[in-house]
Amino acid sequence: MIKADERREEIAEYVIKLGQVRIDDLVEHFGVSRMTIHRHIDRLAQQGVLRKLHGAVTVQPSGLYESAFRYRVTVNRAEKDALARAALDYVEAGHVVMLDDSSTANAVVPLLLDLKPLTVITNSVPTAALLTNVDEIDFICLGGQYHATYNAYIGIVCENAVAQLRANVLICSASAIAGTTAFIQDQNVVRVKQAMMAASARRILLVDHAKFDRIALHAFEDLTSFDAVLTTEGLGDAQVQSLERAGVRLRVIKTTAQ
Amino acid sequence: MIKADERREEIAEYVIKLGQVRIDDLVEHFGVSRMTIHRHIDRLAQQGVLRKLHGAVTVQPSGLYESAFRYRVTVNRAEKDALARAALDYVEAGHVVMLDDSSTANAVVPLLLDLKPLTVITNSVPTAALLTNVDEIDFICLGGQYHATYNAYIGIVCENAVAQLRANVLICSASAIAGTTAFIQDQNVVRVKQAMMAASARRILLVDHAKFDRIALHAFEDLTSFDAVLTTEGLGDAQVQSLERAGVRLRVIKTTAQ
DNA sequence: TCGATTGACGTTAAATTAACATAGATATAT
DNA sequence: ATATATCTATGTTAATTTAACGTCAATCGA
Repeated sequence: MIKADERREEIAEYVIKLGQVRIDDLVEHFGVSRMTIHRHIDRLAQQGVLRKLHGAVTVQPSGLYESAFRYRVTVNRAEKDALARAALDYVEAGHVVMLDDSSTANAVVPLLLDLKPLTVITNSVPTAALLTNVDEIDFICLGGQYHATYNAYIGIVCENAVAQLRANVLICSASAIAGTTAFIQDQNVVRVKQAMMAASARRILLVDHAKFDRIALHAFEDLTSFDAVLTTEGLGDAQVQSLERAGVRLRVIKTTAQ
Repeated sequence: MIKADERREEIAEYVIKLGQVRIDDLVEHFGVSRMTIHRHIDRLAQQGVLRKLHGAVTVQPSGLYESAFRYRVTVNRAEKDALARAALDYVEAGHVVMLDDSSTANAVVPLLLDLKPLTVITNSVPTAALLTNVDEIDFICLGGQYHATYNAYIGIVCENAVAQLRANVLICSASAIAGTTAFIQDQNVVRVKQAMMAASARRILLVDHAKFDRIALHAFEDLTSFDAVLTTEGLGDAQVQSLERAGVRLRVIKTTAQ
């Protein structure tokens, strides 16, 4: 059986090559059921690679190459939890902790309860919701323009708010890693994260291994700017050594350890 | 023929009342075609009122209309509705509206739906929760230190965020009124509200009549600073005349039963 | 007043989805 | 090592949803 990921790659390339394809053509071309084609293109559409049209699919209107590279894999929960647990090594009771709008950073919040008292700063709405009823955690929300896509507050109001504050440690994530550069989809989010970097004494980046060797639209930071880059198992030895030679403080976290 | 808007209202109330309804039930209940029901609920779903489920619709969890409905069945409904509705006289489509952390200002939110598109700015957590699911309302949250007492963000971060923005109209409330002065309990809240005053072209104060002739710890503003002070019936004629002589633009809103 | 435009609605065929069932792969326990 | 459980991809089918088109009435502008 052909691996599903490969099938999705093939479908993506096929659609990107032709620009627009009818779903029946995909069914015939790949010799699988219509339902399976739907499931594949649904996922590709959710990843922003393709767009469904009712009977057909097209590439996203923002250019062929970009759409091809916007391919993102979904991260699983166990990996995120392992990363979050490892991130606690950089937090101490009494610290000021800054969290970005990533689901990875959000996973850290429940674990922070063991380190109270703390001050926590975030621009993430779900993270804020977790913090509004906790004793002994001083919570500062970063305001700004609400974006439903990220469920977070961003924009210049947010950047300026960050600039007024100083944190002991920043825990954040990125959309993609290529070489020694971390990437993010949205330039306004990049600005907020860069402001967070500038406002934090230590910076911890959490990225699962599937995000390596991919790019997003906007460069965010060089990996050497982080005091630690935590990732999950899955990188080749050569790549790990290459990153370490480049000065990246990389830590590979075992998912099974719990 | 029943007007389409009224039909949508009826559908919304029907679904809100029952929590979840099958589409076939709606078809039977309203005696129109399935396609028409779809078109109605599609629009309601786009407005963030309902959620489609494949064969059924539910109310949006924590949605705006749900609260609007709950709002209607409260005891003080008529009074509060009258105040909030009167406040709408100062808002136009396209305006930037600033709302403080008062429950009175929160009550205005459901009514703002008729004036979309709008930009709304607030530091109130419950108000923010109402605004995160609404299309065509550009929502800016004022961040700051979270205070459980007020369920809002305040402090210097909030004040500075306000100072970066400009609104067409501020709708706010106060804890108490004595003479021609509005009072608030907490000095940090006073600072935020004063910043809001400075950032808004027009200022509307909503205070029900029971707040008159009382004081709180900190003076907030003189009533003459507001472009309108809206209150409910209950002040003596002498008091109304005295306030007007002092230059207060007072409007006593009649609570019309409906 | 007339024609054009708009919005609401119905009908129908086609497309999509949810739900269930199956098989292979992978992990886990005994 | 074997059996059991879990997960993922897939197919099948029925129900649901959508797009497209046509009709009708209300509104608008010349």
